[in-house]
Amino acid sequence: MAVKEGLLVLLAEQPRHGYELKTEFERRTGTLWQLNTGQVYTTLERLQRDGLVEMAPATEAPPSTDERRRPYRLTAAGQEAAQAWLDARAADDAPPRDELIMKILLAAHVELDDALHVVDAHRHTLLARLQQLRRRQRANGTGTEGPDGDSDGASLAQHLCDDVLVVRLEADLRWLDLCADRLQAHHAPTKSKPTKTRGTS
Amino acid sequence: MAVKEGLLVLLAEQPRHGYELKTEFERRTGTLWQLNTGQVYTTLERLQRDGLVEMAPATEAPPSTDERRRPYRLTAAGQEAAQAWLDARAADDAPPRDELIMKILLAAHVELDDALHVVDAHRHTLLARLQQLRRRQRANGTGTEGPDGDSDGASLAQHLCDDVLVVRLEADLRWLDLCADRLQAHHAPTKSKPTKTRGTS
DNA sequence: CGACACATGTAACACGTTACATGATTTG
DNA sequence: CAAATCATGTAACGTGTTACATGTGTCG
Repeated sequence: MAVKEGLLVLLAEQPRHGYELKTEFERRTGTLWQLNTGQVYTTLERLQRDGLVEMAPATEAPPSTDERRRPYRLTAAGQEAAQAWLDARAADDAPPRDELIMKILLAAHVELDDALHVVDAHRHTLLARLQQLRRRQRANGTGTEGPDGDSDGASLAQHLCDDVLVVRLEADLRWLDLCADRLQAHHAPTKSKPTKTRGTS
Repeated sequence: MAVKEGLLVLLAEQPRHGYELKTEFERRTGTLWQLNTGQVYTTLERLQRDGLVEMAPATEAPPSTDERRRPYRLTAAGQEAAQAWLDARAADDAPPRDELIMKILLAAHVELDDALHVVDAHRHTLLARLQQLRRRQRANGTGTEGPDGDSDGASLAQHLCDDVLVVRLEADLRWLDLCADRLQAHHAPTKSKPTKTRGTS
């Protein structure tokens, strides 16, 4: 649901052809979104159908333009749409529907012990993933680039991606703890203090 | 991508008919996922096609069964699938592709000031949403249920949903701060001190 | 009776995924 | 030359969204 908008934003910077859009898209999203080549072109077709992009006229591409490269560019409507999307932080409503959330919410109503087990299993998995991520982060280095010239934007993107993965993982771990608490409180509403994981039901 | 699995889990607890599945699904996901009625039936058809669910024979529904209610139940394969999904925390790989993440990542490569502006705008929006959520949370009360008998499971689900929204929002806010730091560091790699908001990295 | 909740569907669409087909250009 | 990369597409599929059609039971 963001490929369309992503292409718009990339085209807002400069005209690009399909393949270039794909590589640039992936460069910016780190390893977050492996884009299938075909989808780029189908999406471009839809955008063209909707009047948001158009093919740049051949006259504007002066030297050594490969026949096969077909650069697209935004129309006026497309520029508006791209900017509007970036600015539309207000209506950013789409609630999160990750697998993790769904699993926990659905499992929350079975037997207490089973529910706690699911929660705990996920906690372990997330913890492992977090540690692995942190290792990779340290390995890649947080500082401003090595001698590698190409890393200009790519590693910035990679850093940002790693960052968001880490903070999200930490948040999910905190949530799982909250879940365990709520589940126990819910199954022992009047009781005083269970010494440990009480099987109250 | 989780409706299918959700229905499986609900049916694993007991046979249910379509409408009941919808209401129960929504009850458990708080207000997170407003399920369209039609989708329940189309999804059930697909599950039936794949041999995961079947219609419970009329013989098993003894008293006062409405003609119009058609209860579904899991097949053996369905039970396996439901359990497998709950247990499959390991392969839970799907990387997050929220609008927020995509916007920031794509905007990170434009002019520094523009990028920082996008980040900051989102921070304000998220902050407002967080405060609003916290207010609602306090209004609803964190304790174990009022005298309302029905709130048994519904409010547990609501609490869990609110929790996840809060921790996610907090995480995203932290990420936005990190983004601002990284952007400034990236645009002033060798410079000493840009007067404000130092990225400690 | 009229409104509303209950209950089951159909049709059309948008989007993302996967797999496949096809060529040109570059490079070892 | 052979292989890899660059570049553009088509076809089929799964899934989620929206809107609409249809009918029954219940309750004021």
